[in-house]
Amino acid sequence: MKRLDIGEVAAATGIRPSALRYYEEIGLIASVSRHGLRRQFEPRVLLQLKLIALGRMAGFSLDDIAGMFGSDGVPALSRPLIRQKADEIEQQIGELTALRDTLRHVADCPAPSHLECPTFRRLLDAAVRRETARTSRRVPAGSRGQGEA
Amino acid sequence: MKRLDIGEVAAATGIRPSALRYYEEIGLIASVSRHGLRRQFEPRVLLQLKLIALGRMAGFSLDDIAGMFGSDGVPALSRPLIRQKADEIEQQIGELTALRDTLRHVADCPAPSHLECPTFRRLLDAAVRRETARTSRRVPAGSRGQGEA
DNA sequence: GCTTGACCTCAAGTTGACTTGAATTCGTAG
DNA sequence: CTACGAATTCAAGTCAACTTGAGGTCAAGC
Repeated sequence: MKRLDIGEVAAATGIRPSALRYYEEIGLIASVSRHGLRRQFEPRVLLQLKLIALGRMAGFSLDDIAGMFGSDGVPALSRPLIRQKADEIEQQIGELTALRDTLRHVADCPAPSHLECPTFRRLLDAAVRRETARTSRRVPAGSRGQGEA
Repeated sequence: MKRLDIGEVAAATGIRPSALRYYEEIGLIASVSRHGLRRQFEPRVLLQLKLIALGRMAGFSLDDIAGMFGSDGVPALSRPLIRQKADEIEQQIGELTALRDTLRHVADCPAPSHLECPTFRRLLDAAVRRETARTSRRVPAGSRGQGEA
């Protein structure tokens, strides 16, 4: 099974080498050996990284994600817990759907000030009720701009 | 029309006074006057803050949000642009849906290692294809724990 | 008229997720 | 065998979005 060095992993995933080193540092991924100085990764790391990207997208912190997978990258969560995560995401989907509808309404509504429009306020209230129903959500820090240099 | 001071706004929205001051500092909301030292807010700020919360939830930065509303809080975006934002959110919904399905599958799949399961990989690939289709998304920084200690 | 508590300002600190830079080390192609 | 480029380490820097702390100011109630 061919080993990859960090540049290849970076190229394949769009994640910068510096980020990959950081991920390794915090134990999110692991390199299997060294070729000289160079880290060698097994191809399965690509899959793990997909999973990580997905988790980040869903608003989980790297810490959360590290908690979801064992250090080997195999999901190490009990099934009920996974279902719970899925439910949380479904919640989030509901909120975003409300937001999308609100925006679509704003785009179509002829009222001059949306803050006055009853439909708008209804949508807004619905969205916020969803939100406050779950007390607190963490969203991870910004990452912009792929492509090193 | 009754004015609110910062503590009342905080109580009504769950946003800490310090955050509200920060929002005012960056021009996201505005207080209308002072009572002694104390900022006085108009009730409409509550609605604006709902909007802001919603935008944050959807993954927009405060900067993005500030760009979406005029300093008075009235949405100041062209309709096509609003539609575009709505479409972006729809994208995000799709991604989250894929993630949710992936998790649900993981919870139900009897395979010992999901990294081997073809269904899993298919879901994963689908999710990642969606993701890379839009090159780059910003997600805002973490906020946990309401309630000023 | 004085205390009290909510508010004020301003500077500095925090957290998460990386990035950047400088100085160094390899392995490979020529 | 030497130069090159890709990788290395480590410390420090960055960014967004706030929070914290110190020290100060009011207005209202007793």
